[in-house]
Amino acid sequence: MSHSRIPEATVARLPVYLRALNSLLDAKISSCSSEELAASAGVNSAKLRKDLSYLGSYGTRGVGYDVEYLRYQISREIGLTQDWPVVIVGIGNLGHALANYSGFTSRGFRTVALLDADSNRHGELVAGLKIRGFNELSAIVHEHGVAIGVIATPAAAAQSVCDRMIEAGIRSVLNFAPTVLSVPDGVDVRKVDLSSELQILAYHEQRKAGLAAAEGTEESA
Amino acid sequence: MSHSRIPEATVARLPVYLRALNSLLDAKISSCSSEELAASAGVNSAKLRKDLSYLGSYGTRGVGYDVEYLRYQISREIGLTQDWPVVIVGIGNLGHALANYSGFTSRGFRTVALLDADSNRHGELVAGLKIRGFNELSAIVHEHGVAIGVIATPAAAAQSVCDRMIEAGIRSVLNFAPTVLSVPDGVDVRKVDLSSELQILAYHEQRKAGLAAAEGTEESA
DNA sequence: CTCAGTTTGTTCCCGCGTTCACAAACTCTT
DNA sequence: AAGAGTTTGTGAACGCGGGAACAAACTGAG
Ligand SMILES: NC(=O)c1ccc[n+]([C@@H]2O[C@H](COP(=O)([O-])OP(=O)(O)OC[C@H]3O[C@@H](n4cnc5c(N)ncnc54)[C@H](O)[C@@H]3O)[C@@H](O)[C@H]2O)c1
Ligand SMILES: NC(=O)c1ccc[n+]([C@@H]2O[C@H](COP(=O)([O-])OP(=O)(O)OC[C@H]3O[C@@H](n4cnc5c(N)ncnc54)[C@H](O)[C@@H]3O)[C@@H](O)[C@H]2O)c1
Repeated sequence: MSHSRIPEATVARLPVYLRALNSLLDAKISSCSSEELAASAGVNSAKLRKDLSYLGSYGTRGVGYDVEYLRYQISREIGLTQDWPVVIVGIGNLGHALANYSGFTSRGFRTVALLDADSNRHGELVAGLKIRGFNELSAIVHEHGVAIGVIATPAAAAQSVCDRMIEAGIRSVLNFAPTVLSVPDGVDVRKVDLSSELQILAYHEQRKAGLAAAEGTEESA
Repeated sequence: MSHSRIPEATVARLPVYLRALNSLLDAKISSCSSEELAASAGVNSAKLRKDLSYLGSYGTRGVGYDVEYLRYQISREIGLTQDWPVVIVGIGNLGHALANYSGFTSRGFRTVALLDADSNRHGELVAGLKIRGFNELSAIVHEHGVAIGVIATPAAAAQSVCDRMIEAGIRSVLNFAPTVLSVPDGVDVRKVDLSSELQILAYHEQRKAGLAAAEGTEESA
């Protein structure tokens, strides 16, 4: 049953489970039930059990899960037992924040280079790394075996930066620029889209307001 | 058919369509087919048409869509014809970047206040706004009618900040802290989770590497 | 050892979302 | 005006994901 293929929806939740397990470990809790872990991760317990069953049978019926052991298994499945060199391109407002983000390095990821096209920024020290020229990308990728690239440039530059990354050998891209990137097969792209998130919230907010108003008129009628 | 209820998956894509339409407008293109717009938004054209059909019949068969008109209709549906006051809490690395983010204000959202618990930061000017104390939250929310709050504090503080936001009247929260927030019914939360995104990429990257290795051994066998 | 209690792993069912495929509706040429 | 060519809007089929429910497997008490 295990190791065939994990559904995408499940993969997206594994990091959440991992965080929940880390919290439990911090609280010196060494064992937990699916119910407890699910509550901690904010999901249904049946869903949690089904998700975990894709990885294997790591629990004990009548008992629950060993926190440390489960944490290791999930880490291994995600690939966090090795560490992943990452390159960040576009060291502006957002790039600075990302470079300084400790949650980055603490969980299996290591920023190996910060690149920017603006030569005025070259040499500037951010989070212990010197900002370097974008043309060094290929060399850096090969030197460190970088597989993951982060794009934090303006939207206009994102596609071209992405193309160059793929050319250099990067196979996974995290994109913060508000553009749809087109990539060949075999390359994964995930986007973090702040404006979209806000717009989705606004849509629901407007609906809530509309409903409230409708109820108001109904009551007064 | 229109105006009943728009599926969540569709709502999440409307902002992408909106951006694609804006790009077309910038390029002085006043009309487009579902095929072109879909390509621009990176989705299947049938999906695009079905999504748009939830809003109404804004296209013309045999012709396509009027870019300006469609853009207005989507904007209206999302609620971007009004503008939304936003409060950002936690003006650290990320909060600074968000406050300086122009894409914020340019599309219907207006940052009205930056709040932080650290009194050493109070009064500091960021993107034309003074950082203020977190205890001013309630007053600011009432003064400006703020409905949307952004959390950029450390994870440990996020739930308590969220509770205070809801207490003050905020009904939609965008959370950047790596925690699961629990909120009462009627409140929407969306999270932006950088570590999760990276971990998802790492999972796929590991699988790709595993597959490549497996093929390699197969070939050599 | 047996039985009651607990909790996992899995099966089954349902609803949502995606995609295909096509009729309906429009334009343009002749 | 009619027919050829386009393109939208939608009905229907299909697959994936979520959740309830239950059997299997374990613990512990007597
Ligand atoms: N600031 C935010 O909070 C925020 C939030 C969400 C999304 N974004 C998006 O993230 C991206 C970056 O935002 P920002 O506020 O940091 O912008 P910024 O202008 O401060 O920084 C962009 C950086 O990219 C560099 N750059 C430009 N073209 C480049 C190229 N071809 N190759 C390499 N580097 C290049 C610039 O020199 C600059 O340093 C934008 O697309 C923005 O829409 C920003
Ligand atoms: N920096 C990044 O690129 C990045 C990326 C993704 C997620 N995050 C997350 O975003 C959050 C902020 O990250 P950061 O790098 O800006 O951290 P930071 O430490 O630089 O900033 C946090 C700010 O929150 C303030 N704060 C703390 N407790 C508060 C409270 N109770 N009320 C109001 N303000 C409070 C602090 O004074 C500080 O100014 C963290 O949860 C982090 O995990 C950061």
